Amino acid sequence: MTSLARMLAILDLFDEGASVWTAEAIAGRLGYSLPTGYRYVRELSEAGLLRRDAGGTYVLGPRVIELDYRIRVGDPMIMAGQRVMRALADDTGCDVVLGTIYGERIVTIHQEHGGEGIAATYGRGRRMPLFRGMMSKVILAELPRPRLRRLHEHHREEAQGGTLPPDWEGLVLALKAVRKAGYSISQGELDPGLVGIAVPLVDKAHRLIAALGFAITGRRFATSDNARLVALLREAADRIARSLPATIAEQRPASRPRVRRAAHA
Amino acid sequence: MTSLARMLAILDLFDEGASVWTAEAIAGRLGYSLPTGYRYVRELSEAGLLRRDAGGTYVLGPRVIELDYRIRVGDPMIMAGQRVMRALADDTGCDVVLGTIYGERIVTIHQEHGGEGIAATYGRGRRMPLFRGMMSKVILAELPRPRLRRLHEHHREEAQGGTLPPDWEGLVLALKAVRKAGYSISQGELDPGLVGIAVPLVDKAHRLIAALGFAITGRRFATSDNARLVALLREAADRIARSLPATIAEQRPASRPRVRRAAHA
DNA sequence: CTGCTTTTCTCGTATGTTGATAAATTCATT
DNA sequence: AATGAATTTATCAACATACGAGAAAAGCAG
Repeated sequence: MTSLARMLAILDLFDEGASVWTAEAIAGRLGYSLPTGYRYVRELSEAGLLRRDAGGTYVLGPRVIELDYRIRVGDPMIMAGQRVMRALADDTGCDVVLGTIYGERIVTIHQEHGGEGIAATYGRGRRMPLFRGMMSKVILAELPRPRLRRLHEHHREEAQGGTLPPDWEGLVLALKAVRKAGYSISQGELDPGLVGIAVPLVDKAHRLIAALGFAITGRRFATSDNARLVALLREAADRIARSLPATIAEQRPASRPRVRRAAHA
Repeated sequence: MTSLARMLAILDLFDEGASVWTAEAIAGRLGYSLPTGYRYVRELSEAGLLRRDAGGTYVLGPRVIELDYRIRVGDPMIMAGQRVMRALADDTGCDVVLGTIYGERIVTIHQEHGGEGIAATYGRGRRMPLFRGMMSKVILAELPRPRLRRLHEHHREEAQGGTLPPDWEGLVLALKAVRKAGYSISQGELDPGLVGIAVPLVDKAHRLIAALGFAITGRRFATSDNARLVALLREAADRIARSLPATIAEQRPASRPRVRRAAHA
């Protein structure tokens, strides 16, 4: 493990539960010496990722908020998705959510409200349980086998509490079905009374990029045309995928003519 | 400069303009060797702070969105401010914003909409110009002299374009006045047609923590009772300051009895 | 499959990171 | 304001490990 990773591991501490830490507690928890703990915390604070709060405590820093803003206005995927998702929300009145997997976490990265005042528990930035909910199912279903395997091994306990079969064989079977169907409907798995419908969002090489989904009330779902909703999602997912910049050619800083390596130390 | 700081410097590249970078461009731009560039990018990607996009490009990662969520629901300052700010927005119909300074940046960290449909350019996460706008003025006015000095030196150019005197003596004088007044009103400095009113938010030791402000339309401002608005802000700022956890006693991970140093490697 | 680009590896060296201890802040309280 | 207790940084030698050059590997488009 590199010093870089050790430092970044500090951010993990803020993920669950505690949102306030002392440098001492951080060092103790992660097994770093006190000076090292302070060193890391200082570096992160200087980068704005942590903020020193009252009484020698540290909290996540304003830089995170700033970077989040940069994502909202600059991320290619969100930029491509926003318009389509907005239209979809307007047309249907449903909440539309976009989620993705990174590492071993599934997170909602964008959400457009449909105006029916759905108070979904799982809004933007919220981590989703791996084995329940429409998005997780549809994402897991598209994962390459080895990756799914690792995920399952690392999160055995969580798999127990999910709505998918907790054992490996059963899981694979269930996900195969989801993959075949091309969508997933989950009723009340995350919020009681809410129904989620999701489809995978894949690139032209059929690699999973994200999951796109509806959240609607159970009441409405009872009289809704599922096939139609799924079709709408598929269409929207397609549209988003197509409008994703294939390979951003523009980007290489215009000034620099493709240096082979750094010109200076 | 430590390797930690060098790695974190990569995040700066995403701050302005470009939101998509190749590893090669990053290495070139920051003067790192190619392997080092890739190493850093990999570490950041593994932490989720970057995400590998199509075509070997990298963008800010979903972890940022997740951390931002953690701030929204867990940051003591925002938690303390939210309720008060919401009430203030409801009572007045004005937009209410909370901003802070970190390093040499002033950023809006929370915003409550007043329902008058103000489309403020400077919402949550947006970096504000250092020398214009209500929040910047009120924040700079409370800064310790040496820190202000450094800020001014490092941002000479920006000071030119501000609405404060660009020269040091003039700046100090103007800010002294702001400090004495205890509030700042800026008309159309950020958004034409919008007026901002801000007061400093200080802790019991009178150290600056943040700035709390209103954004209202010029039309409304023309017939508004400024003294009253300022008083409302002051009261709210006080209430927020008082409800800030002085020293979070609860936090130290209950399990660990105040270790002197790490028990293991 | 075949070139191409992107990314990781290998490895010796030098640099930078580490932890114990001490010094210096900062902070709360009298 | 001053004291004492906290938090935070500095010192410094030993050691680990981050570094760069080049090569190899892995992805990727045609």
